[in-house]
Amino acid sequence: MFEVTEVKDVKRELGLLVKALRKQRKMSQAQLASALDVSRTTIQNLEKGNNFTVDTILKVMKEMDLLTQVMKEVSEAKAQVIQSKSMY
Amino acid sequence: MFEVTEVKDVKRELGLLVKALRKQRKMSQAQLASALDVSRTTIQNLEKGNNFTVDTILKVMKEMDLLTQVMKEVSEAKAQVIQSKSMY
DNA sequence: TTTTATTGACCAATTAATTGGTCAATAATG
DNA sequence: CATTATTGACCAATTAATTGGTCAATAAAA
Repeated sequence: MFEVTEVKDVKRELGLLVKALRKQRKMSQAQLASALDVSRTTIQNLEKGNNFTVDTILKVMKEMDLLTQVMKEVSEAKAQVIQSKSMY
Repeated sequence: MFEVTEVKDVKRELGLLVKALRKQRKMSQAQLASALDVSRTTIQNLEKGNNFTVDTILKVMKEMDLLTQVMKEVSEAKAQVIQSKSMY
């Protein structure tokens, strides 16, 4: 009835997003790794959906010119929480 | 003229978001840590804006019932990239 | 087809995140 | 006020992410 989203599913989806962004820019894993100053193994694991650090994914977002948008969404989420009357 | 968003700024904002969500639920750091099956130190570092793993932040999102929304946004971002004619 | 580039998988070494613990400072409560 | 709970800071040990490397399989290009 109700779908449950699991952490591993989101990680996998994030990996696919990174891969899609990389392909869009016509970059190889080695090129992206070099641009972010990380190893190709890190890109591999990220795209595979293994665990990784926020540093890595945020570096990708910055490289893809998406970091400001991410920042905006996080800020807005925070603002919404702060102004909301908690029911807890 | 143009503001540049840095990775460390987004990490700090993510930390503040987690803190706000935790306060909203009236949970202590120890309670949240216990609920996620991580240590309080991990929560501390996350809220402080240090580097952390996606596992940790996604566990928080799941605890706060935000994981499905995160999944949706990532999926939509991916779909948008895939269908877009790349200019690169 | 032949050649070259890219990817996926794996591994040992290193770096960094996480853990579990203590303690002082501060906040919340009786 | 006194007491209790929470937080921030720090530390040593452990776990896990990252690194740099190789190699086979596959994709892309000549």
